Amino acid sequence: MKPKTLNFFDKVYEVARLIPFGRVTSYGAIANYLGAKRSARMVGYAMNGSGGKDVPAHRVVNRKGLLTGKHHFDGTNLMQQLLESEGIRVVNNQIQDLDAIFWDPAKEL
DNA sequence: CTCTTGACTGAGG
DNA sequence: GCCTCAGCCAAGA
Repeated sequence: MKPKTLNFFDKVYEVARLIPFGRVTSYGAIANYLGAKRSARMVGYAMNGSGGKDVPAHRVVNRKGLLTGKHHFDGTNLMQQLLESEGIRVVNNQIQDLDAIFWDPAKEL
């Protein structure tokens, strides 16, 4: 085997699947866990390939808790619906009580 | 190899 | 608190 290109992406998918139910994390947190704190954008970029996978991308938001990636979902409010379905309160595309439900892989793991 | 794009983040005004 | 600018890194053309 020679995994070369999917190294970074694969790790992102892995960590994303580890996000507990009812919790959320930020791109930077995942990037930091991967050892590339400055590659937060790559995490989001990797999420483009999350379509069709078991990756709960809706649990991944930016550090402000804003649903920046909602436009990448099928519907306009699909991402919010999924989050609310897990007991997460979302108002104006922004997660409420972010500090309470924030999940940091670098700390939790 | 060079240039562009991007689901980000932090610093400054 | 809000807006703008710059930095960072990887993948695709």
